[in-house]
Formats: sequence, structure tokens, C-alpha cells
Amino acid sequence: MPDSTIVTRFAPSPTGYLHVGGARTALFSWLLARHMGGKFLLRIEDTDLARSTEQACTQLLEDLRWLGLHWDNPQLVYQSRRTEIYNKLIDELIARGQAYRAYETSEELDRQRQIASRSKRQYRYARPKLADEQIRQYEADGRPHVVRFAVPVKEYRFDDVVLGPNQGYGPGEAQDFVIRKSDGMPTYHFAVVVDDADMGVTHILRGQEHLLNTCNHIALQEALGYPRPTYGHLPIIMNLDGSKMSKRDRDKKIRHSVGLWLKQGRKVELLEEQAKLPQGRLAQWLAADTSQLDLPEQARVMEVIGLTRGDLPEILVHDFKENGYLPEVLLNFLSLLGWSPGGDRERMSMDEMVHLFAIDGIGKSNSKFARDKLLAFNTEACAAAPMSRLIPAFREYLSVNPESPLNGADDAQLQRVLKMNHGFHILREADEKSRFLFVADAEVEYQSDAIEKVLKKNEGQGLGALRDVRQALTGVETWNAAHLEQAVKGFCEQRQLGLGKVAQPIRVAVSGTTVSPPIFETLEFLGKTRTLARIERCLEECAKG
RNA sequence: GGCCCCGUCGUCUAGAGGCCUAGGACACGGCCCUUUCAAGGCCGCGACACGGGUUCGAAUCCCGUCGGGGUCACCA
Repeated sequence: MPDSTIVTRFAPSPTGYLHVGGARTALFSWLLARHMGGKFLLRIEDTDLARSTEQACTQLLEDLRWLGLHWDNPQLVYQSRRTEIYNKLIDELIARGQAYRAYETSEELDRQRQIASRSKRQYRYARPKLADEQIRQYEADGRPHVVRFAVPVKEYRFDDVVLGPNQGYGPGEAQDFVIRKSDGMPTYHFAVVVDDADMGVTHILRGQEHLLNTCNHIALQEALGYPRPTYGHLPIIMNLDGSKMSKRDRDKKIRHSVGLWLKQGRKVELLEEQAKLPQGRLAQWLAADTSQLDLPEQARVMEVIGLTRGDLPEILVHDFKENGYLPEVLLNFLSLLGWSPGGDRERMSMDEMVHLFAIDGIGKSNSKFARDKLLAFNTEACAAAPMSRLIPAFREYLSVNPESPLNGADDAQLQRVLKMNHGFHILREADEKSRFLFVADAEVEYQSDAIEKVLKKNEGQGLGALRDVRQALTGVETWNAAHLEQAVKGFCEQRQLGLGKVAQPIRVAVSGTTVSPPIFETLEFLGKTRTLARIERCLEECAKG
């Protein structure tokens, strides 16, 4: 039994928070392992020294934990700590003539590729034929080199469990690719093959962008005497507009907004100063389209140019956490992007997904990420979830939204907020709609258009209603929603007024806006003293001007 | 551009030759409920990319066209 147990893995590179594409890959690998009773392993592919950061790694693990995709290897595998292992193998390959040192610089190669593309030729790396003496000279000069794998010229075909049999390419397509970079680190291709073999990985699910890489990996496996794992290449998740979804979308949006901001005649230096960035940082970022600001930098720049979190596209798992989606719902939605349990089945718990998951259910075509449906799923799930689920979820949401005054609420208060906001889409909605409940009476901000529309319009009709209903409220002995409703409705009847004509003025008076949770529950929550104090203050503010 | 992958409502998909006058979900439209924003209930609109075959019969098989995507790095 242990021999036939399947082992899957997720192998992200720590260059930032996890994005939804990566999350889906992780999910499918996790589901496959759980469904089959196998193992799901996590490995950190941090061979790109320039881009990998420890912070990104921490964030990645946090996201995975939040999603509930727990891995089975207590000891994480970091590729950057395994260079000795790779080097030993690479040296052996060199000794056997299956790999060789190559001395071209990146610039030289770039130039060759350019020449080829200008003359509309297909560029192919030609294995250099260096004389021994030449090599000795290069080495004596201390010329940097990479190690390339001497790919045997032949056909590389494999069966893909998602895309079908006979994938790959024919002879003559393969090129000698780099397996060790000039900085001494292995490339992805090499490390991935070695580690998957070392970790006993039997099933590899990954994005379709890796389809052709598989040929390189197979060639390496054959040279190293490794077994070939089962491959499945997942369709790609696209943006609604058809462009590829990537972490850069966020940066792109900020870049665009910064562009607009600067167009209004403002200086880069000013932005740098206000965003507390080192001199030249922005210019450097703006000059290179593919470079990105890190998260704290983004936050500071956004603040200066007036961009809020809600303006950014949700593409990182972290964005969904910040906006208050339930992780299990995100996962359910993600699972449906490229997979179907068949029939009409859509809403699934984690357990149900594990139970139903099957590779045959994975589709071949790319899908677009439309968050409307996710929103609907989340709404339903939140409406159906017990408080024992909602409160911890709300706490998690609040922990990444420290600016919310709801952070000061206790569980009982949170529960009341959740109940009175029943029907919300995301936790952010319940939060933002309820913040006025947790600020001091004097801090309530009155929106001028709300005051105008509800209180001052029609010769201050609303204002009059508010003044009068205050009396009725003052007389309420038992301050709860039921009694308040009775009192206010009685007042309305007496005055021949629709409830809306009275409820809206009260709403504006206590919340400062035209939108709040249901009014009687709101007033109950606020309590008599605070309700009356707010009405008082509102009346005063209006009297002022 | 070469090579490769894909193509069912706006979106995610069910569909493995007759069960399909193509099912579900989300979105959208209408009505109902209603103290705001929501949520909820009911009804509706809406697709087999196109053209050829194969077959008694095709969304399902084959070919071509078109469309979308991936990949051609010392990034993964």
C-alpha cells in the first residue's frame, strides 16, 4: 500500500503573495492527494536569488494556511539550501559528457536572438565546439560560465492526464538548456527534476505554461535515471478581458494611476518624498515596466495618490482575505475553474470536494475569472454559516484590516453586527456598514449629500420628522428593536407618515449616511443614550448651516 | 512567426453518437417582498465558432477555416 500511495506537491517560488492561479494549482494537487489518501508536499523554489524573499515566503505559507491547504512534510524543502546536492549531480553529468560548461554571456545570447528574429529566423542555441585550449583560456581568465545539459536529439513524448496522450515535441525541437546559472544556482528545470525524484513525487499538476518544459524534464530524468512522474497540465486562469491573470495586474493598476497623478503636473520627487521612498526608487520602477513595488511601498504610494485597496484587482489570495471572503468558498469557486464534479454539482464543502475530486473532471480549456459568481457563493455561504464559523472568519478579516474600529469589538458585538448585516456579500461590507457603531458619537461624519437629501430637502421635512420622533424615542422604556419599531410605527401612524420618511432621517442622524443595517436593530445596538445624543448632535449640525 | 494546446449561453460549466426542441450556476431583465443598502421568492432572456465530411442519426467522430491561449530566458 505505501508503495502505491500517490504523492503530489506544490512548489511555488517565493516572489510575493500567492495568487489565485497558484492557489488553484495547490488546491488541485491537495485534492488529488487527499482524495487518494496520498501525501501533499510543499517545496519552496527559491533558486532565483534576485527575486525570492523571505517575506514573500512567509506570506505564501500564511496564505496556504488561511486556505486550509495543509502540507504533509513537517520540514519544508528549500531549494536554495540544496545546492550541494544539485552540484554533485551536475558534476557527474559533466564528467559523463552529458552536460558542459558554456561561456556565452547573456548579452551575447540576446544579441544572437535579436539577429535571428530580425532576419525572421528561428533562433536555436548551437552547442559550441570549443578547443581544449580555448576552455583553459576562459577558465584562466575567470570567465563566468553556465552549465548546459546536452539534450539527446530525439523525440520527447509523454501522456498528460489532463490534455491527453502524446504531448511534447519531435526531434530537433530540443535545445541544450541551462541547468546551472553563472551564480552557481541550479535552474528551475534541474532543481525541479531532482527534488521531485528525491521527494518521491508521483503526480505533478501544474499550469499549462509548463507543458513544453516537461520535455526538458523528461530528458533530465532519463539522464539521471529517475522514474517519470505522471503529469497533468492545468488550463490557465485568465482575466475577464482575456488577458493573462498575473500578480502584476496590481502593480499595473498602480502604475497606471501614478501615471495619471503625474500627468496633473506633479513631480516624481514629491511622490517619493510623501511616500517615504528612497530617492530614485520611483524613477527606477517607472522606467522598468516589469519591475514591481513591494507591498509596503505600494501601500504608501497608493495613500499618496488616493488609491484604495478596493480599487485594486483581486488576484492575490491575500486580497480575498483582506476583503472578507471565506477561504473555503474561494476554494470552492476556484475548483470550478477548470474542474467539474459533473452534473449540476457546484456548491461543495472542502470534504465534498475531496470526496468528488477526480482528474477526469479537469477540463482542457482556459477559463476567465469572473468574481460575480464567487461573490454570490460567498453571500450564500455566509448567510448559511453558523456563528462559530463566521466569528473566527471575521476576526481573521479584521486582523488584516487594522484600521477598522470593529477591531475593538468583543465576540458578542461581532455576532450582533453579523446578524444585523445578514445578507452581506463579503465581510468588508458588514464591517464598513457598521463602523459608525463603534466610533464615538462626536466622531460620526455626516455626509453632506445625505443631510441634504434626507433632512433639508422639501423645506426641512426630514429635519422636522427627526425633531418630533426624538420625543417618541425619549419615551421608549424598554430599548429593544421590537419596542422601538412599535414606537416609531405608532408615531408614523399618528402623523400619517410613511415609515421611510421617519426611518431615513433617524438613519442619517445616527450613521451619517443613508445606508446602514436595519434601523431598529441599529438603534438597539447603539442604546438609548447614544442614539439620542447622535440625534441631538445631528440637529445641532444642521442648525449651524 | 515556428511549434504546441484549446473552442457549448455574457461568464463558469453539464454533455463521452440517439435520453438535447442542449441541463445547471452566476450575471442580466421583469414582477413580488421591503424602513436604507442588501438578502430572499417567482418568471424570463440566452450557447453547441464557421464550412465540409462520416453516419439512419453529431454539440459529441474526421478534415479545413477562423478565433483564443501557451511557449520559444542564466524566471519559475
